[in-house]
Amino acid sequence: MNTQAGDKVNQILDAAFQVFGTQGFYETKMSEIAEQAGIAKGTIYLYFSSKEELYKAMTERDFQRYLEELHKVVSSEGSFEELLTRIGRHHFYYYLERKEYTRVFFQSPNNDPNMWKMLRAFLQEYVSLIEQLMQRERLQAPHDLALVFSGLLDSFKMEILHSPEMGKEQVEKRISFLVQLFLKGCYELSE
Amino acid sequence: MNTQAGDKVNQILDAAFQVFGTQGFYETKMSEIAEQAGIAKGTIYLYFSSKEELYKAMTERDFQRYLEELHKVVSSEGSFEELLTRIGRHHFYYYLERKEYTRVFFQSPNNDPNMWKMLRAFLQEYVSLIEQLMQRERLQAPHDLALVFSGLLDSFKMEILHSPEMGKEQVEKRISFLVQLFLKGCYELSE
Amino acid sequence: MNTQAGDKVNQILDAAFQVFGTQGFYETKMSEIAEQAGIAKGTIYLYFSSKEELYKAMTERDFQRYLEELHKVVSSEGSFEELLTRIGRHHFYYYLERKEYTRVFFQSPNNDPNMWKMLRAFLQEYVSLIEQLMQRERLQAPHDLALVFSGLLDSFKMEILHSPEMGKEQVEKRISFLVQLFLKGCYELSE
Amino acid sequence: MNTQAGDKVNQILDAAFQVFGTQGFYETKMSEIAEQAGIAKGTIYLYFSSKEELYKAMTERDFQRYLEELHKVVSSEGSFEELLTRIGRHHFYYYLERKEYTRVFFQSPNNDPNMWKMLRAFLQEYVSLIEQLMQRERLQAPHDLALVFSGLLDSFKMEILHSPEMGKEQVEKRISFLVQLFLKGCYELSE
DNA sequence: GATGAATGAGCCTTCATTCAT
DNA sequence: CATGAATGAAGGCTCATTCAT
Repeated sequence: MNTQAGDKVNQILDAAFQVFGTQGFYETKMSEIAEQAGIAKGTIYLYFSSKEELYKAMTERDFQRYLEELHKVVSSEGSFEELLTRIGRHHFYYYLERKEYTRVFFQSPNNDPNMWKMLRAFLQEYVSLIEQLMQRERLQAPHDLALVFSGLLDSFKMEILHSPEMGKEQVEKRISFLVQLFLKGCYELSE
Repeated sequence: MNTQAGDKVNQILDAAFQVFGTQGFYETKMSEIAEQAGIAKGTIYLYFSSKEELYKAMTERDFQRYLEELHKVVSSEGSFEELLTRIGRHHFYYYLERKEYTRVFFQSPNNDPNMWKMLRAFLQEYVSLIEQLMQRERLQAPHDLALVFSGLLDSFKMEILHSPEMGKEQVEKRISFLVQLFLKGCYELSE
Repeated sequence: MNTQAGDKVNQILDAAFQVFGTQGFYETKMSEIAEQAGIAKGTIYLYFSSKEELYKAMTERDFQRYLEELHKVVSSEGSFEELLTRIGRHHFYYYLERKEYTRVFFQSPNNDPNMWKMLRAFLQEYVSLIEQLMQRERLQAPHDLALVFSGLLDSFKMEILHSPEMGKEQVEKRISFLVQLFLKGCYELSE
Repeated sequence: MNTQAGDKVNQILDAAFQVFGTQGFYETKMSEIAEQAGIAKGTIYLYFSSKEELYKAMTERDFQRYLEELHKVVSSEGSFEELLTRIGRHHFYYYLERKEYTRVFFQSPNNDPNMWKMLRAFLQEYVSLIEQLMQRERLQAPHDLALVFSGLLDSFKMEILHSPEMGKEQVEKRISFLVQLFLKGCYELSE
């Protein structure tokens, strides 16, 4: 793929991210994406064979970026607690950037098996990265802990639904809270 | 609403639960629900003004039941650990019963504000119930802990996606794991 | 199929015959057929699953009628020459009634195998009917003669293309001419 | 038109013949023709103003070649019977070479009047050539006989639809059969 | 109240044609 | 001359909703 074609592809994916992200798969019209991308409807089909395919590609790119950043975080220097905090920060800002998108995180086309395959692959890699961290800390049941920690992080989703506006300070407090809980359990928390 | 009308309403809601639950909002046709309910398409509109309305009513009833059961659990006798375990069990089996539904948990009609209002109300009440439990245990930051605990429970969703088949034994182990982590943090776990 | 449904089906088939007949399969829009039938676009799909299906059904009904009439003709009393004449008349008026339709006689959807199967079945039955006549006359190679005679009749198609307007008298002359040729060959014709 | 341009034109017409011939006018995409011709889509439009125009040009060239060969046949030495046989052979092999094309012989764009004008002109010339032959034999009603003979030849189309595979021997038998019938009528045939 | 035939707005996708390079 | 990326009009089909019976 040469530069121009790549540019167009990304231009479309950016538009798709915007529109799918705010409206969800089903409420999005291809014409809206085209308009957002500043191109004609038909042009999308030069690069993506269908609406489903476009959605999948868009999500895939997004997940890929998420994983790349997560990878950097996990590989960075720091204590266990610091790393957990960074992961939390990463996760939170990911949701925050996608505010509306968050709502429809799981609102993908139901019946596209490719979509599900891709989603599974993402989750696997995602959990695996966090698992590595647990292993380095020589914790027991690192896989389970990875799952649980990602569950904890996902509680952000609920919080964003509750109170969409959060200051930087508050965010840091939430993250610290989660990490402390994860490390010491509920009794040893001092807010 | 007389008894008969109530019956019909529930009959429709049952069908809606089945079909919406397995196919998601957008992939479900009103005719499928009618067929599942054993009535004619038009009849649905005697009781619900639109597809969105029906979805909302169906979800509302489902959430109501969830809350009722959760209420019983929270009000039941037992140690803090036991109660947390029961809540976990309740949550897990809720997801399990809805297996496919899990997939589309958030796949509600995007643009219906009533839907979002209702969802917010549910979450509020849901968290509030767990918060009470935390308060009774005289924990600090009970609201935050409630949020976090519900986040932990939601990690089941991810596990069901990973490995759809889980025996009773495994389930109990998972729940115990979550509760222990919540109580003592990651270092004091022994699997 | 009750009376009403049958009526609607025929109403649609009539409209389809008109529009497909004059415009051909590809140039016809479903909306035109709906308009011609005085119903809504969607209604057609209650009775026919697709444009191809409708075309096939329309053609099938038309062929069926053709065969029924041909059957009557072949079964009627009269000398061999008289019967051939009647068949010719039948064939000619069939084309004439379909003037425009004639143009597109073979303009069916190319890639629908059902369509081709149906067409083959029609041709087989059609030739078979004429073959019976040849057998009754104890002619040699009745099947081949049937094929050839139908080829002769089809030369009407070409004539209609040449001179679309033909009086009754002229028609009778053409038919007589064809039959005489078939009976005696080209040398014994006296126009 | 210089040699190179002529080459390109013929290159496109050859491709058009292939693709239109097997798929029919409506099912053919300009891009397929371009691909078959080994050129870019846009290039076609340097030589032909539209799909219809290209189809017409392709058909015209094809018909022209048909007429040229037919002319040679009609002008060749031989008895009347021999000439009829050669015409039959020519006609049959024309169809056979176009096997699939046969299917769509009349599947030209419906609403292009130029197309119809051209087709009429072809038929006229075609019949006229055969008519000359009839005149040379001093037959009565040479024009009508020409029409009828061409109708007879067209019965090949039906036979190819019935049994697509025909050996050389069978072909000769069919042709002989047709010619004999034309010469002597149905009673004097011996197969 | 119940029905289900009828409606028609709406959207994905195709593909002939154009035009900047 | 040649290219092929871009265009956008057009149409088949779906399905939530209505309403005469």
